[in-house]
Amino acid sequence: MTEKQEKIIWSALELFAEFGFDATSTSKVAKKAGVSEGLIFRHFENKEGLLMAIMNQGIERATGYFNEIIKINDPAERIKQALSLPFLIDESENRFWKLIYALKWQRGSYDDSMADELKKSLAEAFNALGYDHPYAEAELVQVFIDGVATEALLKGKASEQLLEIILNKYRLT
Amino acid sequence: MTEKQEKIIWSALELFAEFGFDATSTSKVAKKAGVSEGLIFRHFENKEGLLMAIMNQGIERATGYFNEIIKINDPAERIKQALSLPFLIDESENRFWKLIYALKWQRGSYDDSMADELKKSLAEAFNALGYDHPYAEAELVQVFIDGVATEALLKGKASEQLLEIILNKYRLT
DNA sequence: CATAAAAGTGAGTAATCACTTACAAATGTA
DNA sequence: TACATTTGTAAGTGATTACTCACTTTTATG
Repeated sequence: MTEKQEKIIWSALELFAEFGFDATSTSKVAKKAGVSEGLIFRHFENKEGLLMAIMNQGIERATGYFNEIIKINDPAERIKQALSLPFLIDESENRFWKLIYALKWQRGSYDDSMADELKKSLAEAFNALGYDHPYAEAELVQVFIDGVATEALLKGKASEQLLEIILNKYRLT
Repeated sequence: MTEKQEKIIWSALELFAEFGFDATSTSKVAKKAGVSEGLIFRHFENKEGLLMAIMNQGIERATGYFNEIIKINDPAERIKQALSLPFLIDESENRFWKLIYALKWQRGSYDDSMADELKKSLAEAFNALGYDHPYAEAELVQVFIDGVATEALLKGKASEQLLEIILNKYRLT
């Protein structure tokens, strides 16, 4: 990975996250990266390839977080850590998540597989705790995570009180 | 509102919701509406104006739903109906909500005011029920609504089990 | 009917789009 | 050193973009 290649990816992520993929031209990416426009196509073939390169990089780090939660053996603690996820997002990764959430709504590119393993392991945890509908419970946790992450990414803050309240409802405090 | 004007709005909503605002050209809207491209600009001034016309129409109907919930006097019933909202969305309004949720992630266009009154009335309901943190509880309901609506809009349908479970957590079943 | 306003068209516009190409500079390897 | 490969650039390409304009058709009103 060349220095300029990294610069292109970083600039593209910035712009895609702020203005959207379709509203960001390759010429703007090149300008921001301080690079000729042609270089983008040399390294990434086309605009879509540039997006894929960004996504692959981000997904790698994200699955890292997910796997650490899946690894937790105590079911209650696993659920608690999953619910805490949106509060633990590093600020440096905000741009990536903003892009992920924005892309969900476009181009039929909706792909949930990244969080599937986590959901499965949450269902197992709820099952171990004797819940009646472990899979639906896992889905609810995911809904909460997505909802809080959305609020945090859009409004800049996520109130810790929300986490407290939801943990209370699961009696995990 | 002319017949062709309505046709333009309907076609634009279809395309904006499916492909995104930025990825949809005015020429495609005109073609889908069976209308000359110039007519779009005659009626709506520019592409942004077309979007605003769509939004105003949708927001009007949405606030109608919200106000019916706000009207409910019994606090428990009000909360229950609010939580049920994403399951009551008429299929004909899917496109509008898809557009709303997609636009949230576009720069500058994020506007939460539409649901603000509902949130306030939910906080009052939680307060009447003696909850410790009524405003945060209302926020959690909103997170749930947004999360379930997102799932329903993207994956097709939201499982009724989710509603059951969450109602159970509030002891509203 | 007369005539003005509104609705609608089709052929433009300059700017920008994603992408290509021909070629130069830097780098790796012998 | 020699030379092939990779990295990089500048100036293009045709297609498409949002939008305009000169014009015709339809509708409303006295």
